[in-house]
Amino acid sequence: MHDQLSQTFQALADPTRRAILAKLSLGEANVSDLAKPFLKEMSLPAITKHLKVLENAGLVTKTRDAQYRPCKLNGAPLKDATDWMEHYRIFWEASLDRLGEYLKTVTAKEKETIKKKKIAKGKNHGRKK
Amino acid sequence: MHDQLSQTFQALADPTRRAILAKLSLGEANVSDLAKPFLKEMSLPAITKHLKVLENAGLVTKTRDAQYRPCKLNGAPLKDATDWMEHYRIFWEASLDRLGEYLKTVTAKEKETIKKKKIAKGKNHGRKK
DNA sequence: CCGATATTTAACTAAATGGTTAATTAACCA
DNA sequence: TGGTTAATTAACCATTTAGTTAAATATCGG
Repeated sequence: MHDQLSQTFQALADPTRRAILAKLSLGEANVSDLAKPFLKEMSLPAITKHLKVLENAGLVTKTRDAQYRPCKLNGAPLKDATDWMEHYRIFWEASLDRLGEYLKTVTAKEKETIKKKKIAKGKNHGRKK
Repeated sequence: MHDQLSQTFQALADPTRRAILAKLSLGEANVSDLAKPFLKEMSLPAITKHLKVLENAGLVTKTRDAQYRPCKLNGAPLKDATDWMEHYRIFWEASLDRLGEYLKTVTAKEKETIKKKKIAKGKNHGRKK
C-alpha cells in the first residue's frame, strides 16, 4: 500500500488501535499499560502487533527505559489525513440544498473543462443523447 | 471490523479509492468514467470492487440509468472521521514546545487521576522508583 | 432481434491482517 | 545467581483484501 496517507488511514481503521491512540493522548504509557484494557479480549502479542502498525505509520514512537517501552503519540501523520479530508468538508457540512448550489456555481468551470476534454477526444463516455 | 468509523478509515486506506472519491467530488460519474484513469493498471472488475468498498462504507451511492450506474459522493461518513481526528489536532498543530506546555497544564489533572487509580490498585506499572 | 456497450458475478489466487500459543530476550531485584 | 516482570519473536492459522480472467446480465440502438 506504500504511501504514507494510506498507511495512516489503515492504522486508524481498527478500534483497538484507535483506543491505544486515545490512551496515549493522555500521556506516555508503556506496552503493558496500553494492553491492560484489552487483555480480556486479546493477548499481549496482539497488542505488540497493533503497536507495530502504529509505529510503522509514524503515529507512535517507542523508546526504551529498562525493561519498559514507553510509547508516545506522534500526531504529525494525522495532519496530512485531516488535510485530505478537509477537501471534502463541503460534502457533509452544508445542507444538501446548499451543496447543490455550491456545485452549480463553484465547480461549474471544472465540469466544463472535463466535458470539453471528452469532446476533444471524440468520445462520449459521459452519457447517451 | 464492524464499526462505521473503522469501515470509513479502511475505505480511505487505498489510493485508488481516494482517487475515485476525488473524481466524484467534481460531480457524478458512471463506473467506466471512474475506471478510465486506472485501466492501464487494473481491470474493470477491480474498480467494481473498490466501488463496492466505498458503497459499503456509505461514501458512494450508486443509482441506475439504463445500463449506466451513475455514482455520487456521500460525504456524511467523513464527518465522523474528521470529528475523531479533531480530537488530536493539538498533537500536530502546536510546536513541540507549546505541545509540551499544553500537556503540562491542561492534562495535568487527568494524569493525576490516572496515577491515583494505579496507586489505589496497589500496583505500579507506570515506572520504577 | 442482434450486436455493442456497461457493469456485475464467479471462481480463483497471492499476499496481508489479526489473532493464537510457546519460546526467547532483557532487565530488575532480593 | 535465580526468579519475576516486560516485551518481542517465531511459527502457525483463518479470514480478508486486492487483484485476475472468463462468463453472465442488462439495456440501448439500428
